[in-house]
Amino acid sequence: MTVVTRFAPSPTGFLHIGGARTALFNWLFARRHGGRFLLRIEDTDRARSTDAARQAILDGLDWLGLEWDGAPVYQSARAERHAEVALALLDAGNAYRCYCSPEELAAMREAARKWGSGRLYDGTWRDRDPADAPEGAAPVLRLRAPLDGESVIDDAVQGRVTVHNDQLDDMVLLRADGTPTYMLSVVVDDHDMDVTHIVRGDDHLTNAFRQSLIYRAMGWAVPAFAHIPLIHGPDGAKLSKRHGALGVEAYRDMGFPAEAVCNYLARLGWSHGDDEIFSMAQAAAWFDLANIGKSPARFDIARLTSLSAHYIRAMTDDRLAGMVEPLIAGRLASRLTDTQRTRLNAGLPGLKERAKSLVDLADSALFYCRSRPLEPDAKAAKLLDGAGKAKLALARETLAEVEGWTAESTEAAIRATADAAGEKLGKIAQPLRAALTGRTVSPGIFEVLGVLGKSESLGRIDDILEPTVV
RNA sequence: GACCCCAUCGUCUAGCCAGGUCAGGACGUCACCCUUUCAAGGUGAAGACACGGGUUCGAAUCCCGUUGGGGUCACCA
Repeated sequence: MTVVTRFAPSPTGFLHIGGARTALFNWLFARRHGGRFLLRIEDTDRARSTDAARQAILDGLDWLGLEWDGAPVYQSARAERHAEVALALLDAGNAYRCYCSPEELAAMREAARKWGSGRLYDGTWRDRDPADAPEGAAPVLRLRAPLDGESVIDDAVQGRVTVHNDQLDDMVLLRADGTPTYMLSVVVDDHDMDVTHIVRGDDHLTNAFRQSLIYRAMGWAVPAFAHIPLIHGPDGAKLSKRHGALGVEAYRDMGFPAEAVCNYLARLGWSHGDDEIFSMAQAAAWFDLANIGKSPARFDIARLTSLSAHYIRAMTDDRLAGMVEPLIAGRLASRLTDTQRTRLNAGLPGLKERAKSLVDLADSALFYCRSRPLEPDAKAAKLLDGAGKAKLALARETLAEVEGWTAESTEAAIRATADAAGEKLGKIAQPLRAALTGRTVSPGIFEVLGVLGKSESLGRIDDILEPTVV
């Protein structure tokens, strides 16, 4: 049997982080078993579905690298098939028409709550003669659910969960206007798409019981369920769209590499022993439903950040350059010149060691691309007081003499000068850093010297020593 | 309210199913080392089995209860 999983978002908003993890788990499970991972857009709620949201979801999956197999299935296009199944259920006596008005239904719910009953619909029309139907009332179609006994689901994550059938009422299959309800659509689509494993948030756990009733009424094989715990916010409350959950694109915009987000998400609720950092290819080789935890996890941005820093450090300079260049161009409000690009590429090794995110990296790389004269920030300016300038002048004298300008040669020269002057290296290095970068924090100063080159370096120093009044 | 689920360091978790570990790791925090700044790296520290009963020679592991948290209760998905 080929494993088939699916991710079935409704396009009513961006792909939020919880949905992304659900998609990831489905993807991982399918890959692990050499199966298929399908995408179904549940757009039957025409009023709330938007094309922008649909696109955001596709883009989000794409960014994360979660490729789905085949074309996405649009649930709205399958309404006829859903109705066909509902009618088959009716013919077989497993469904019936219900003519209750919304008012009657509301009254039933109120009564059920009052009595603490789980059965919200009392079955008024279950065995009533349709001839009794009120004039002109359009009926809904309801499933004839079992009255007693219990339903059991052997969930791959939650274990065996049992619910008494008296908790499950006769759910609506077809609305009065003939359109299918979600409960029916999901079952029909999952069946028709040959889905073997349904991996989704555990907010669907109770739905699974209702859905299993439909499968059984149709005589279809019930797929395996795996209801994964939801992700909570840092405060322990449910992380939802209205509760501070962000779309994956928000994390992309914060400068987190996709592989960091995937790694983080994979590790949230799932584990493979003590392994913390691994590629999705590795995860796909390891992935197992049994190792998904049953308790909800909190979203921890510090941990994501740490993974982000790791992946940025590990990235090749070429790839990294391609990712930060647009960010730097945005800050400069212009495309990079060849010189700027050359400096950026040469400076990347030292830069990426220190960056927490791509945004961070772009900010810290900016000084390589700025044109003279630089404007030192407040802390840097402080280092460039009278004493600082004296040290800077000393450094300039030394550097002007350096032949064969490299990080190594400039370091040797400055160290020798510092020794000769009886100064600690830091006393000279900090003003130098302030002059060359406009900051107090940067990659190693000799590396900066090497990347900038002799004339740019001396020029930046001169800008401080002999400011030209414009 | 009814039904269902969950419970190990601040956070993510290993260990639980097949009782015996100084309850392990990672992130974060703190200290020290390295050091031209900041990171990275290295070393070390603090830090948890929610509570109460059982069962057992022995319980984080099995059972019951309590408390706490979460989810679901539509002609939404």
